[in-house]
Amino acid sequence: MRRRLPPLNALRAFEAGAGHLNFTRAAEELSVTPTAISHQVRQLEEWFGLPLFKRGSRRLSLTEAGAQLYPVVAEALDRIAESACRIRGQPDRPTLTVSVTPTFGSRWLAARLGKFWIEHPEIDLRVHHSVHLVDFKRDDVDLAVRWGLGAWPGTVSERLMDAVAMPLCSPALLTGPHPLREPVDLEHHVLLHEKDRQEWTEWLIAAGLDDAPGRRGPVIDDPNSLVRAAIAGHGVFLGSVTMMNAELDSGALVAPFARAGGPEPAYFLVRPDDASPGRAAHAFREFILAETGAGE
DNA sequence: TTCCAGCTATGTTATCGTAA
DNA sequence: TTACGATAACATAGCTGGAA
Repeated sequence: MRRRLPPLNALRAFEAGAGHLNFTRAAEELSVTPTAISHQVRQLEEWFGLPLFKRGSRRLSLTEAGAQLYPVVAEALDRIAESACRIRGQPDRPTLTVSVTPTFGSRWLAARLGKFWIEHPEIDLRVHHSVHLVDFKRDDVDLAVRWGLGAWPGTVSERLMDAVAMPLCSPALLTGPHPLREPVDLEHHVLLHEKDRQEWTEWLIAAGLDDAPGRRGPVIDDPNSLVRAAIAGHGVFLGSVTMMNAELDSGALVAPFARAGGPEPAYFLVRPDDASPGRAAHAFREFILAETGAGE
């Protein structure tokens, strides 16, 4: 039976436009001008006899029909691309770059990545460690996991898990000449800092203490080294109970103080608010929401 | 089978309107 | 002022069909 298909070039332009929700960036992706995208999309809308995009001022969004069409077209084009690469003998796996905080990456994600690889062997996953905010336009990053309150402009944040930072240390520091009983006792102990993190400053101020320069301790890049230093009794670090539950359960680490009040930070899955996630990003989102229980 | 004129699809630049 | 999409006019490559 002869297929009644919409113009395929127009579908390609629509898919790029819907993916970016921006004709200019869609045009960059396809190496044409925005006008060409506009022409193609208009042609497709005429073929369907209804609009696929809502044209707002400086902002595009999909109509119901467009939202219905997009995942189908995106998957079809992905499958064509994969098949074409296989036929040409050039397996082209979709690449997904995820930026995570070092603690989240080493303490939580690393132990679960194997499951993702088994479920999605077709995805070439790259994990970068950073605590800095991601510029999705500039950095080559599809998704990020960040610690904080989740209010980052230009992004969509989905809460993954609570991660209130508390002072954690070896139980050995609860005894000795300067036992850790109250926050003020911290002045007799070394504060271990994670690179590029300011949590100690915020925590000390919230606890009504000075963040005196003399209180600053060593800055350690690797979160695992930081934890080992604390377990060895070399100082106190700020860590989330969620990330350290194994050490807390085993008694290697203890939380000497009750949690202070104030905002409750968490880990968030972050993506740009001006683009729909691709198939690989969608798969990772489903995976991480399921693993953290955030999707339930 | 090849050549060629006309048609069509697809793209460009220039320009305009709109709103942040 | 800037960013973005729409429109008009035009250019070009490829397709189609008829003639040799």
